[in-house]
Amino acid sequence: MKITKSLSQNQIFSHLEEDDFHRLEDSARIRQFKNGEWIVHHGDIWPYLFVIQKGTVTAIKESLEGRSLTLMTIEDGEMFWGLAFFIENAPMPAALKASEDCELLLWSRDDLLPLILEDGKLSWELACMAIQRVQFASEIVEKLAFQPLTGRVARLLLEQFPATQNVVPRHLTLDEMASRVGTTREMVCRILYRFAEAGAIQINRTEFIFTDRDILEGYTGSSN
Amino acid sequence: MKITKSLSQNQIFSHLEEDDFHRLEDSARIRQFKNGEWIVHHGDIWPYLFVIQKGTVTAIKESLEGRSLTLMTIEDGEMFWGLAFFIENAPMPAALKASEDCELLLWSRDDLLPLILEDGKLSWELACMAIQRVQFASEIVEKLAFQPLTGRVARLLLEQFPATQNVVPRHLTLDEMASRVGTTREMVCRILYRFAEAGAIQINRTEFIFTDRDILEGYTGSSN
DNA sequence: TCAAGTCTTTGACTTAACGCAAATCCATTG
DNA sequence: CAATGGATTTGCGTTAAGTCAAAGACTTGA
Repeated sequence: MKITKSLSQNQIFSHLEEDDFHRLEDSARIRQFKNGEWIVHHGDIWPYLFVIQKGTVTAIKESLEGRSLTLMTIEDGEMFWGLAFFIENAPMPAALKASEDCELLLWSRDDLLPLILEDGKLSWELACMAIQRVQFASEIVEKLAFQPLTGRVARLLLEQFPATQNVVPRHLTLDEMASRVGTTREMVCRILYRFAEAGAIQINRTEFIFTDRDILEGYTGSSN
Repeated sequence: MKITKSLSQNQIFSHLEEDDFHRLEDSARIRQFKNGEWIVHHGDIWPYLFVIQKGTVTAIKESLEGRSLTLMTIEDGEMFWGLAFFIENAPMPAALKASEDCELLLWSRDDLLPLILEDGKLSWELACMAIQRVQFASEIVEKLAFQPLTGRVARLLLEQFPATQNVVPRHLTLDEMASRVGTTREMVCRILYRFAEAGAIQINRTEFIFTDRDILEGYTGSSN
């Protein structure tokens, strides 16, 4: 059975007895989303927990003026949830959007809660999972509060384009990059050309050529 | 017994049987901290969970250059923890500091984990608690990313100085206010005087006089 | 009461970030 | 092959934010 596989990989469920495992499978629903489709909107009350079977989901915050900030991307096999899964009537603090064609395996709070309450280990694992998100959120705060924009862009480049490859296609548009560092496309463009002047990268319309990653690391503020 | 009281108030423990409750009490340690004393530093590995018996604790992030950002204040009766309580070897993403003379009731991971694992309800409550912090972190991100400084200061004023009282002593220094909104004391000072010019408040060295809260709310960006 | 230290306030100046508009480039479609 | 539309690039002006330095105001302890 397909489901079983991706579930048992997930560390949260790994200790379940065969019995509970079947309960889990039975209460799951499968939903498909097309690339670019919204899964939930900011502010919705959405009491679900899900595992991504296929595809990628991004969590996005949007301001009233239309600027957006991409908080995280959730990949194949990973788990995520709506706040309302844990806290009744808590609205989504960010929207979720399919950034590839996706297949999600999801459970409602009502379906899963009984299973969780009777299994201390399971809810403990859940708590740990949740805490990891706190850690993650904390990093975002740190970057926004302390790292100047230039540093955030430098870091983005280093993270997005693996060190194994010096000539890489630009798989993110300026808008996408801007959204990840919380600014505008023009700013990103300028900063990229500043990096180019500094000799860190070469730019053309479709590729980046990394010539000196150390310079980029210099801009990130050296802490990691 | 003093401990019992503040524990049973805490919603997490409220459902415990008398038995487990005693186990809880027995494994608790009490520690005192003086005003201004550090409880843990950023980066420490600190596998504890605590409830504040008395006093106030603030969670603070600091940048390498010495700027600081006050994330939250934890009050009398509230609960908090080090990341390492949940995730082995996870370092503190922020430092904790006593901002009054404090008395903490704390448990180590090792002491508490058995109790948690065998009680699904308890660990579920923990997970919910943790999730609330996510929600909180998310708000901070939103403010930092989207709200201009002026809005953050306006919001701080509204939150810190209750609407019941129009003449209030300035119980936060400029540095403290600056730390809460992620900027410098000079900036806060200027923004305050801008509010004064706009007719929202009157300022003197020791007090604020709120003359028009609506103006402040205007700066806030209206979402709440 | 003087001195030291801590806060607050202000001025002058610098830099970072943003917004708008126009130019340019490229891929795709009709 | 022209036309259209999305994406990138650039110039230019403006505002927000921050730094440095210095002057007051108040507090406290010796």
